[in-house]
Amino acid sequence: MGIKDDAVEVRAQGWRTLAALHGSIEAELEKALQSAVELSVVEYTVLDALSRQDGWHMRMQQLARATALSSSATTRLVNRLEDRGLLTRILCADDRRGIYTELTSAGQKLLLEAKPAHDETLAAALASAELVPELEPLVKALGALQGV
Amino acid sequence: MGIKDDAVEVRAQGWRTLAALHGSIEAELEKALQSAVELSVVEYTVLDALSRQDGWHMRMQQLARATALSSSATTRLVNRLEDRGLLTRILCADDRRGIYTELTSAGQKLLLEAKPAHDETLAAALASAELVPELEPLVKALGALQGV
DNA sequence: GCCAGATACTTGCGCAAGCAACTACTTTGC
DNA sequence: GCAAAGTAGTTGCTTGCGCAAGTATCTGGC
Repeated sequence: MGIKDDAVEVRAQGWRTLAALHGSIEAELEKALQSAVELSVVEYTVLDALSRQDGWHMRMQQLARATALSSSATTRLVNRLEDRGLLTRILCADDRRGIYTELTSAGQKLLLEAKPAHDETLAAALASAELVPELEPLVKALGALQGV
Repeated sequence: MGIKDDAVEVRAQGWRTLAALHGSIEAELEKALQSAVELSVVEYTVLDALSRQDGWHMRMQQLARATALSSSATTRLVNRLEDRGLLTRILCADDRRGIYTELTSAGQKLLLEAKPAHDETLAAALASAELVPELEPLVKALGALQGV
């Protein structure tokens, strides 16, 4: 095996590690958010993204990118949250194709309620991942990223 | 904000970064594998995991863990691959509840065909992620993990 | 001004996922 | 040795996803 081949193998190994860590964290968050506030991980992601947005509104496309979802999935995701009264659609005045979504006060309230559960579960998931030998270095590396 | 609160925010930011990187790599692999050999990412993961296994066989449960899938999803995933002749089910002699899955030669062949596309796409996905400011540090960190 | 092509979102459809219930087998306790 | 509890895998059902096609709106060439 030459140096080049090693690089390929290192990348593949890194990807498997990344996927494994992502999968285990997501599964734990899913369970915790579901039982605490009946939200899926992507639903939480939407509420959280909106709350961290100036003016608390985003267009569908931005939301699609933030959640790594297709635009059709985003439509239905927003439908679900709108039906529960957690956000509202607002037509763009300047570009009438566009639609802004905005958190309602119920949405803000639910997010506040969900956040502690989310953060605790995330901490616990990272801690338990750190005990798995294959995952431990990546967890350490993740913690070392400066949070902007 | 105290030190404790910062740690929470750093973890949340790290998780968002991890999820974003995972999502973008997975999407690119999905497209590439689909067009090259009509495999999804998890299907490739199964074939790859089997090929890296001594004796080339694994039990359903192991497979479920390796793919982060439920056991019912694993059943149907193995069905799909079996229907395409890429692997076979073999009853365990020692524990008759268990079922081994094993790559067929067609499965090995397809995997060999898929691997270059997979590896190139992975390299390209990492390279392009490295150009995104938020993702760049994590990509660097991933490359620095020693591959066992 | 107006038509062609691009962009933003929605809808119809098929597919793969999870949960819960089921069957089959093994292990434990007495 | 046998009943109870546990484990391995499959099946029925519901849900959410992506793709492709559809509608509405904007933009650029002439």
